[in-house]
Amino acid sequence: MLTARQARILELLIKEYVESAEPVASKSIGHKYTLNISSATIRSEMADLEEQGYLTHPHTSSGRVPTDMGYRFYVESLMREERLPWEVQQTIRHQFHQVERGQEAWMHLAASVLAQAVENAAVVTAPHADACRIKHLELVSLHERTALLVLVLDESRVEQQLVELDEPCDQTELTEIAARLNRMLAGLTAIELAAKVQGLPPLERTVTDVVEEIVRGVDEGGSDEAYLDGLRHVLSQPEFSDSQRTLELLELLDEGNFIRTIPLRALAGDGVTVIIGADNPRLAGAGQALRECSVVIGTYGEPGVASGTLAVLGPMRMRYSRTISTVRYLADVMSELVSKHQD
Amino acid sequence: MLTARQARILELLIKEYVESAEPVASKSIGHKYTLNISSATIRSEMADLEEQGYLTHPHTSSGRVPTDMGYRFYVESLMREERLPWEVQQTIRHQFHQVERGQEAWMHLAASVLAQAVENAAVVTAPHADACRIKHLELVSLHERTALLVLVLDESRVEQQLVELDEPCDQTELTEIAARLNRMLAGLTAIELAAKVQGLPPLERTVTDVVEEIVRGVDEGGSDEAYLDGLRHVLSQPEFSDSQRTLELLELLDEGNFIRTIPLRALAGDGVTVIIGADNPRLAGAGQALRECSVVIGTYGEPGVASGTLAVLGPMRMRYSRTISTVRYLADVMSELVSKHQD
DNA sequence: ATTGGCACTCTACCGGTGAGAGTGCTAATT
DNA sequence: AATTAGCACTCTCACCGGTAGAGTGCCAAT
Repeated sequence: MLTARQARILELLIKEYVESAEPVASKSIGHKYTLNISSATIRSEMADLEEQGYLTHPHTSSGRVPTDMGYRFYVESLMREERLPWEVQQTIRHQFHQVERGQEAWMHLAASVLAQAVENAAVVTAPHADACRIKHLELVSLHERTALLVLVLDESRVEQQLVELDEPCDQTELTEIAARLNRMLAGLTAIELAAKVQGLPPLERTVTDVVEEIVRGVDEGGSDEAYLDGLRHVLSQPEFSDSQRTLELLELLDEGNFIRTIPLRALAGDGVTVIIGADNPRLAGAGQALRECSVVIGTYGEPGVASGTLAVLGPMRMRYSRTISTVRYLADVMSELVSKHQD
Repeated sequence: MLTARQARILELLIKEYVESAEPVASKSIGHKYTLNISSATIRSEMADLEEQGYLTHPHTSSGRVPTDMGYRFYVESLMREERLPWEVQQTIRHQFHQVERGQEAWMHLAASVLAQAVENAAVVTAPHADACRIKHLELVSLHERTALLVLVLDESRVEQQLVELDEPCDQTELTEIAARLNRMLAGLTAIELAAKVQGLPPLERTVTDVVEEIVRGVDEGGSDEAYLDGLRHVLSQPEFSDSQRTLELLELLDEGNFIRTIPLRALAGDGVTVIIGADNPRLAGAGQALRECSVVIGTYGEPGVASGTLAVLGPMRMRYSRTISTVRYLADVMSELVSKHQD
């Protein structure tokens, strides 16, 4: 457990480190902020904090640096969320109300605004229904035991897949099955479907299994287009002065895999989620580069109707308070715009 | 003027340098390729080439490196364009015929294929009419001497702008003028328009001047969306081992200004254009980073109907021959696809 | 005109050294 | 028992000089 004073020291140290990007000495804390304790005392407290895992040492005779755990504790317990300054709020709103264009341009704008506001990289995904619904399905006989399933989902997405049938089946039968299933399944989501198909005959069941698989696949949403901006901010941080690091990160992003790397939708809860360093197993797997990064994620839109995701990627040494409130604010603004747009 | 032997040495030196990325010694040339002349001779020839401006020295006792001028001479006179190997052609074609999707995905694919094929960054712009045509115009009176011009162009692009009138004019008159101009201008391009409006009364002339300005503005096409891929290839080159360079380049690209930096359409002629180093004033202005880069530009589609641009960005030390033939080939493939798609 | 030989130059690398920053520990103080 | 001053210790970083190696430039010989 941390004493109040230790917590205070941890807080100040993180504030200092976030600004300076250099290991923080015991002196500089006592000096800069009036704590009325000597550097020796701070040193011993720091040693204690280190033993508990909140801080580290790059080497014996250097200042302290927060660990992942230190940051996490800071974000969860120490930091108080700041109110976004009025003029920043205005700037953001202003940029949005400037022009009214297509969705694509809109997403670009959002990413750009977010990146600029937090001075880090921003990723935005377009709003879409959380769980997509089945509109219509079609079965086409190809061979005796092979049929082509064509599945139309809402937002006029079309998916198709081959279905292996357990028993021979001609087009007439298939058409009948399709008609029955259409009556039963139209308008359902994956989850509703799973509940409703209990006790269907095997042939129908084979088809609905494939349908469910497809719908779930779409829901997982690997196909979401994501808009990225502000990489320059991240890469100009001293953490990336090594060009090797830069490359690692770029390779990840340039391939467009980034979004799949972070399971955005899975993580984002109601509010704003923060992933710090190797917190998340998928991030950690992505090489050294991302291990020193954090991600702040928020959602906008109306949950259950149409929602999108906002994310900020930056070095672990990030102004969490500011970033979180910016994401929260931008999410609000965009939610408003989405609901207006639906009218 | 260069002797045949000097040209040969320049050619070999560039080949070598493109591969090794390190200053080329006189010995290594004579050794690797059978030239039947000693390194001393090569040295004196190199000294001559340097005096003429085709080569330089990083420092007194290091090998030679080609200058911009050296590369330019190589591309224009020495290099013979290679035929793209059959299997590369197939790979490219294959990737395109895989899926048929929307234009956006298609552009992404094109950029990705090109980047992968030449192992450098690729920029692709969507095909669109070279000179857009006027569909319709509308004049709305705002104040006595101010009207709003709404201009509809083909591909349903809408532009609007205020027009200051020389004399007061009410809505009735404006409507009449608009009707007359619509009859006269519908279907015209900027150039055709300029020819046709000679001798119109001053009020009409004021409007048509603005129309022409807008249409030309659209033609210049700053608003083209561009698709970028393969940055990782460029940045992993030793030229960018300094992370400062990396940043410079990124800042350019991340802001989306890149396309405006290179006047793609202005430069691209019928065939493939190569911009080497500080060749182009706009490139040169863009800081140190781009000064060490070259750009290979090609166009696809049917000139005068609908054409887009392909560009490759890489370090000056680039496999020009391969890059040029790849751009040429890909342009052909995409032209085919565009014309097919139009049916 | 070409070439072998040699002196010269510049870089990259290595090990050593000294200043500076910051800690850890201990003994004195409150 | 907590705090503090003082001091020894450690580690980094920047600087220096010396050396090996690569490559040129030039000159004299062919």
